Amino acid sequence: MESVTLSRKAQIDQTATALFRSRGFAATSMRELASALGIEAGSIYSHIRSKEEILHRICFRLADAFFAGFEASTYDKAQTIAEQLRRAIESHVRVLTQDVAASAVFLHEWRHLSEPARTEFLTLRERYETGFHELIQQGLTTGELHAPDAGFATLTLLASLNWLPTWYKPNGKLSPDDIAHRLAEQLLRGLLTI
Amino acid sequence: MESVTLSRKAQIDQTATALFRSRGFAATSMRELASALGIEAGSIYSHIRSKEEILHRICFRLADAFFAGFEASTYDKAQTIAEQLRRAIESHVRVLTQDVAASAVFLHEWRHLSEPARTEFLTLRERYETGFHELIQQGLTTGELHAPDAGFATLTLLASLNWLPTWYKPNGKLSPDDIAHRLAEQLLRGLLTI
DNA sequence: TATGGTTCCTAACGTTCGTTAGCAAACGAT
DNA sequence: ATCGTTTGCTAACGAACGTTAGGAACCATA
Repeated sequence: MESVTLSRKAQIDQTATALFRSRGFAATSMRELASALGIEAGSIYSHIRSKEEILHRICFRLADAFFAGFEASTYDKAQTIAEQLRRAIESHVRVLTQDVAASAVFLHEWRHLSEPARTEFLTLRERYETGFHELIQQGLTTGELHAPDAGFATLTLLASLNWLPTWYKPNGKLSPDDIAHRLAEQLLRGLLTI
Repeated sequence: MESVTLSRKAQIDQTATALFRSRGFAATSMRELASALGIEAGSIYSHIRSKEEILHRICFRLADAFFAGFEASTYDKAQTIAEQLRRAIESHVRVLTQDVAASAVFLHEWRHLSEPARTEFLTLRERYETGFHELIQQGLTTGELHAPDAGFATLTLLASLNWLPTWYKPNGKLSPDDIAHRLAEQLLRGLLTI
């Protein structure tokens, strides 16, 4: 049971993340959040500017993490496409499992961002998915991978990954790395040319 | 452009489904819903008892549809496990694509149900997933299918299917049956013993 | 012509919402 | 000892929320 002293702002983000995940952004009131922190609602505004600012930070922090992981996984172009893809999958899973609550918010609550943040977010998200799409497309071209349709394969791949926060429990019998490895194995096997 | 005359109640359900999907249940107000229908907020209550009643109808209607489809798909036990699984997958996709908006609500907004409806819903959902799990488990036993872990395979299978409402667009180039068939093909290929 | 169901309105209810203003205690650094 | 930062409080703001009451058209059927 280790614990680091977080700044109040970080505590707010963390508690809000858990609430946004289980109740949803719109259904979580500032008074609930305050109560979970043991303070009054008005007090929160000594640390943040608005409720949406919290959501914004959660969503874009994770977007950054996903991007950084993908870049690192595919940096070495000397690797085979399959190996780059495996690393990207494992990185994706690692980001997801590192903070499941934040991941769930990232995946489902972003639509409560108001413009222009919402559009910015969707642009980032699309860019990220394009990264996977291009990787798979290259694999099909070189013959390393096989699938009837690259776009289709990309969607089902990311679907399997992004469903993880709905069932993953930290402290389960499988470690994040176990899961990452096993998922990569299972998803790649369907794509690899025999 | 065909259109059938719906009862006002059915129109309310339909419009609410679209709004719940795009804005979320909690963030959709009765005044928004009324405005989308071209009437005043109070008028809605001539047709329904509460906002949650609408959500309840949407969620349980789809639960019934999923169950009925699964039962029909696996009714003939003379079929191979693989064939039963293929039919169940195609049925699942057919229900999803038949009303994407309602499916999205079913998948994401059920947590705004209050007790005891929420627990009832989760019980149904778990029973449905157990159906797939047992089918896959049987396939592993008979040797028809192969996978390192039946539970894991079930989760990734349903994940791929349930992600569909986030990207599926009716009037796309693929018909619902095309998609059903293609998804079943791709997902089964990873499971079938070679 | 009367009746009952469907449909919609206006006006308002009590509650909760996100947020702000103004003030105060505690704190580490200078 | 002083000062700025961090942290928190109470009280209240206007707005929006889900919902209700009571009344009034409309329309098919009897």
